[in-house]
Amino acid sequence: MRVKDETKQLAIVENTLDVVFERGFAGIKMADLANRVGLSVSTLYVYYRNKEDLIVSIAIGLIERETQRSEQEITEDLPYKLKLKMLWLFWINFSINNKKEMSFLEQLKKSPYYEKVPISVKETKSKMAMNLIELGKKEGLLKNIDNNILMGIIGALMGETVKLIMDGKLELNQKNIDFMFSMVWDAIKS
Amino acid sequence: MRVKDETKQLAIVENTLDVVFERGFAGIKMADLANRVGLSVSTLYVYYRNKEDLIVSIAIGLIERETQRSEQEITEDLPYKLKLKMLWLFWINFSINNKKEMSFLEQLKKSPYYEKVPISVKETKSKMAMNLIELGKKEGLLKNIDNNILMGIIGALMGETVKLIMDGKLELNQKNIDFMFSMVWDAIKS
DNA sequence: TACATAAACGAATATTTATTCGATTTTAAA
DNA sequence: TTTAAAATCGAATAAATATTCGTTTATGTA
Repeated sequence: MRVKDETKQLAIVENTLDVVFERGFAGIKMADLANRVGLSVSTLYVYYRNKEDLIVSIAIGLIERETQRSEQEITEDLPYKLKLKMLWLFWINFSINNKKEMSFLEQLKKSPYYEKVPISVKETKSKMAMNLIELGKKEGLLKNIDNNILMGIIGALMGETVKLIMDGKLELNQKNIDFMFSMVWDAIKS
Repeated sequence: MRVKDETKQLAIVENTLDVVFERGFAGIKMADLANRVGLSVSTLYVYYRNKEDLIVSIAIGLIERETQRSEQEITEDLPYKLKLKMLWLFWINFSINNKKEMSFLEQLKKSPYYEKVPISVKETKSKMAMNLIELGKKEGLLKNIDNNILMGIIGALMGETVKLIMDGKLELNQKNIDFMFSMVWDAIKS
């Protein structure tokens, strides 16, 4: 019995991410995708039942992998500020190394396919960061304001840091990371 | 001679923005759009040569209007910090009042249509904010770092503020605006 | 090696979506 | 009114795109 080629499976995902990164969801075309991967169109349908299945499967895979990754991060015993900085740094690196995946998930939310993703999967948000924020507030280290706001500020500045780095406007080095994080810390510390 | 109905023209734009806001560019369908507006499909083609023309025309219109708006803002003689705050506030209000337009332009960049927008139009970026930043640095009020970074920080926190307000996580009032702006100011002041 | 099973393929078909066409209606102006 | 230009429409066509089908090929297992 012949077996499914794992390489091709990955290539399909990879190429879908490429397309979405470059041209958005409006750019996904089954035939084009098969071409890129070097498969005939009909073979593509061996791997995925249809276009919706393709997109939704990839989405689910990414969401699950993403949450898994962040959960296994940092439980070391460090001073609070440092712990937060490590998580922040981890996410910056993760975002840079997975920019296409991030972009896919972001655009997914604005596509007609988002509603096809099971709610149970959507809810698998990174609770970790939330827990860390909660802890910071309990210890009186963070401003006593709504978690969403704190989370938002951190996320926004993180996203911008990533963008600056990727656009070549900011070099990824210790000094700059320290600088950007100090900005975050000043903004949220009590 | 019969004259083109201005109302319908606007309705087409309005409905396109709605669709993109809800389902992204992948959701724009000529027939569906005509339905929403209450036109027959063929009439839609009287207003726009084809789908690309529709999208690109709307994009150009929005970009031009957007830059025009921000240029006519605030030239009053105020202390620097206050001037910046006014511009910041103006943009927050603008973003909230024009969320669909903003969303359209944001998604446009990731769509296959972006490359069809004339470069001359794309370049019409809000130079105003940049000028203000430049001035702040000259007067020694802002950190002496790359303009893009300063601009990025302001933009990121502004975007997040808008998001928090729109998601109902942050109320739009004097106190909160002051709070968020102080955060921005602390981050960029020298 | 032979067999069974699933991958792989090319070509055909189905479906969705964009676009055009010819006829009809509306309306501003003569 | 009359008329001419242009909006409007329904229906047809064209084009793009997704999906299926029948057959062939590859490959694990007996």
